Amino acid sequence: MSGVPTSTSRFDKRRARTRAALIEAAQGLLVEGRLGVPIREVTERADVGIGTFYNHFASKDELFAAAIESALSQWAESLDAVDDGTTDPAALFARSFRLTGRLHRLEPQISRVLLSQGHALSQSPDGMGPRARRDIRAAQEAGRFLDMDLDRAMVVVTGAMIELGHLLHERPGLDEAETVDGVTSDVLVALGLERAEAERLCAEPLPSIDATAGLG
Amino acid sequence: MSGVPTSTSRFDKRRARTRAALIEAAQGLLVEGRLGVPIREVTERADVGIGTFYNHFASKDELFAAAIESALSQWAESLDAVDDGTTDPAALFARSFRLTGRLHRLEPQISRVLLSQGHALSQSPDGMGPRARRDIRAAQEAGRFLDMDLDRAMVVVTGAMIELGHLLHERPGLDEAETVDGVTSDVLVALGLERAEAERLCAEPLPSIDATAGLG
DNA sequence: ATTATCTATAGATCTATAGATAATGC
DNA sequence: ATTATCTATAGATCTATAGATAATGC
Repeated sequence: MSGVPTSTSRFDKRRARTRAALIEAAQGLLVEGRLGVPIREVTERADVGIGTFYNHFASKDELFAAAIESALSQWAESLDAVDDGTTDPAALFARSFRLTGRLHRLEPQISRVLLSQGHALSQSPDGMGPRARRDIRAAQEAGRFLDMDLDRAMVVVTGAMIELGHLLHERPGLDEAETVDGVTSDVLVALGLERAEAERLCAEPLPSIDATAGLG
Repeated sequence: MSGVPTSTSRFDKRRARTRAALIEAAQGLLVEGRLGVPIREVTERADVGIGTFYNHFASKDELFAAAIESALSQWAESLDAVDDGTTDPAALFARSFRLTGRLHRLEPQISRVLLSQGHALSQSPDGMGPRARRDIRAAQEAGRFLDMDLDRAMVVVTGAMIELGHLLHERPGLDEAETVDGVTSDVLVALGLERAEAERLCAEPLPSIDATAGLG
């Protein structure tokens, strides 16, 4: 009677907790670039016995792959919290880029894991790539962006997003809003908007993202 | 009497050859992302005995560091072959970016090593970073580029260069000149040039770079 | 009774060196 | 005679598992 019986048993929850601890440890090691550590070090960091590792993963490679996978889907989850009824596709793209840029400091570990993979962030079907492509194409068709090759457009868009992340991590003193919005407006101009129009879009109010709901 | 005695003895040359073979093997492994391989595999790839490894490097980490270092300085060497008397700093920047972009396919192994380090390409004092900063600042002072924060400018510049490299490697069918020059003009526009002016600069003739002189 | 985790360790692998061999210098 | 390289391997480390213990389910 006390609610629906939790479909995940306590066993499942314990298992999930352990798995999450291993993945989090792996993410930390990815961020530090220490992929060569023995499995024992991963398990110590996760505070589980070494034998437990093999209950969850068959090898170190498999764990690291899961750690990246997990970062990607957490990132995508945060992004999904951001779909409202904007109709101008240029404005929609601008808003997504500005919000994505703000995720670097909001979710530093996830951001750093993805940045450590460099390019992977944009390549995955779960990353920002597909969304951005869709919005850019729409803006081009609406005559808002210059009608250039999509791959070429993505070079500037994803390159800027990745380097923006590095910059925000390297210079904690830097003003986040100013930096993200400045870079966004540079990207919009590269895509074909007039500078004044780009800056107008980047000055619009943003919905807040406390979208850590559902994460770790 | 047959010329100046070569200051590098045959010993030195043999040593250098072996070291170069080890570094090249390491670069190949970096490109493949296989940093975890045993030293034995590196030496087999370089076709030297395993004991020889320790004549040159104290550890795998030291070798990989040298491999990256080497890629960086080969890259810088290629870039240095490109200094003529252009006076317009915007034109100078445009030309450097276009030439640097063409290096990805001209020196694919070096390019891939640096891309595998992601961000390192731009951060090193030998990379394209310092040059680009100098040229951009000059163009800003000459009123050719928008007077924006240098770090912000570099986000778009280095981000685009890195993603451009990935794109050129991933899509061998893509037309190199068209892609590089297109991205360059997007970057110039982001930095503050008018689109027409940017395209004009990117249509100017380029000196060829057979600058592999001194490499490999 | 079942499932997850832990501890302990056999066997596999890897590192780093010692001692032998090959190449160059004088 | 000197220097670089090679082959062989002792000792250190790591992986992956077996068997014991702890937590949950019924």
